[in-house]
Amino acid sequence: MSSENRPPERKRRSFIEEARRAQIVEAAARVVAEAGYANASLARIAERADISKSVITYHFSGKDEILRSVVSGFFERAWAHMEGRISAEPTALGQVRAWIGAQLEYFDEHRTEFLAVIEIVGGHRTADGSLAFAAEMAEEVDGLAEILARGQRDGEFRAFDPRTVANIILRCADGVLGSWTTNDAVDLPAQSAALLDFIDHAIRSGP
Amino acid sequence: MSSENRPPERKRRSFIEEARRAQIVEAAARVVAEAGYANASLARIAERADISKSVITYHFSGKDEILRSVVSGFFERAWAHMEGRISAEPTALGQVRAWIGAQLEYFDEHRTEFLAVIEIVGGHRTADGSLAFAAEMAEEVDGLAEILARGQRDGEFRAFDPRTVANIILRCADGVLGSWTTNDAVDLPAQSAALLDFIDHAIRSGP
DNA sequence: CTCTTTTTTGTCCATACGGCCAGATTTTAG
DNA sequence: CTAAAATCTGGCCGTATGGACAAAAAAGAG
Repeated sequence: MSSENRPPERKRRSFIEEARRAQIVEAAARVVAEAGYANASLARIAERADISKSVITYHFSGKDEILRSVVSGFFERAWAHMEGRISAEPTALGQVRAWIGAQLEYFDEHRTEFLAVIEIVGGHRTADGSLAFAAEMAEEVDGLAEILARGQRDGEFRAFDPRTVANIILRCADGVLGSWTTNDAVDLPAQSAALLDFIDHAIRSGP
Repeated sequence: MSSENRPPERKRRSFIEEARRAQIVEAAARVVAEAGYANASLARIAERADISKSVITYHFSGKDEILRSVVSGFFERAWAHMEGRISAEPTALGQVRAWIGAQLEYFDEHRTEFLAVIEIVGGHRTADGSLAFAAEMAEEVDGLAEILARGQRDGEFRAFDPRTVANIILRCADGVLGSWTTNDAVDLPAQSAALLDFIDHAIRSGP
C-alpha cells in the first residue's frame, strides 16, 4: 500500500500489443457467437482475425485469458452504460426498470458480443470442472437484490426474498435476449416492454 | 396407413440392446452434467459406464444419437409427469401454475438429468452451426402460450402477447432451476413458491 | 454339441486441439 | 546506420477426439 495501485496494467503495453489484443478479443467473440463455445478454437479465431495462430499465443497466456477478456470487457462496458441510468432514478422501481431496460438496450446494440458472453459464461470451466464465471454472476444478482431490498423498506415492493427474485428477474432478461438472439422473428423492443411490464406487475406492492 | 404404426421401434431390440442403451444414456447424462457439454467425450462416457468405448459406437450411430436420446427421453418423462397435473386444472391460471410447479418438481427429482439436458440443449449444434434443439424449445413455448391465450379469452389474465410471456415464464423457470443446480445454498421449494407467486402477480388481470 | 448371430474388445486411424519454439521479420532506440 | 527489442511466421509436439475395424468372446438356435 506504499505506492499507488494500478490494477489494469503491470507493464505498459505498446500500441501494437493493445491493438492486437483488441483485434483478437473481437475475433474470439465473433467465433464463439457463431460457432458456439465448444467449437471455438484458437485456429478458428486466428483465421477469423486473419493472423497466424501463434500471434494469439504470443499476446495471450492462453485460451482462458482470451475468454476472460471477452467477458470482463463486455461486462465493464455494459455496466458503464447502465450505471448512470440506474443511479439517476429516484425510486427503486425506476432503478429496476432502468437496470433491465438499459441492459436490454446495451445488449441489443452489441448482439454478437452478448451471444458470445452467454456461451462463455455457460460453458467455460476451470480445471476442476466448475463454471469459471460463477462469482461474476453472483455479484450481479447481489447488486439487483440490494435495490429490491431498498424498495421493500420503502414500501414500493411487496414481500419476497430479494435475492431469489433478483435471480428470477435477471434470468428472465437473459431468457428474453436468448430467444431474441436465436430467433429472428422476435421483436426485441416489444419483448423488452413486455418484460418490464411483467416485472412491474410481479414485484409492486400496490394494485 | 394400412397397418398399425409403431414409431418407437423399426426393428425389435434385444434385451441386451435395450439395457445397454439405457446404461449408456444414463452414463452420458451423468458425464455431461458433471463435466459440461464441451468436455463430454465418448471415452469419458464409456469409462463412467465401465464399458469399452466401442460398445457405445456399436449400439449408437454416433454421439449425436446419444445426446438426442438423453434429451428426448427426459422430455418425454417430464411431460408424462406434467400432463395429468395440468389437464386436471379447470382454470388457465391453475394450468400455468401446475405446468411450472410440476416441471420444477420433476426436475428437482431428476437433478442430474436436468443439468445434462440444459447443457446439451444449449451446446449441441448441427453441422451448419445452428442449435440442434431449437425446434423442441419452440414447441414448449407454443404449448404454454396456448394456455395463456385461453386464459386471456376467459378474462383470467391481463393483456399481453402470449408467446412472449410464455417464453419469459419458461426462461424464468429454467433460470431458477439453473441457479439451484449450480448453487447449493438455493432452497428449491422456496424458490418455486416465489416463482409461482411472481408469475401469478405478473399475468393475472384482477388485483 | 455345433453352427450362426449378436455382442464386446483392443487397436488403429485421421483429424483437431492448445501450446511451444527457432528463426525470420519488423519496429524501436541510440 | 546499427544493434537491440518486439513481433510474427511456419512448423512441430503430445494429447484427445469420434469413429472404423478385424478378431475374440458370448449368446442363441437347431
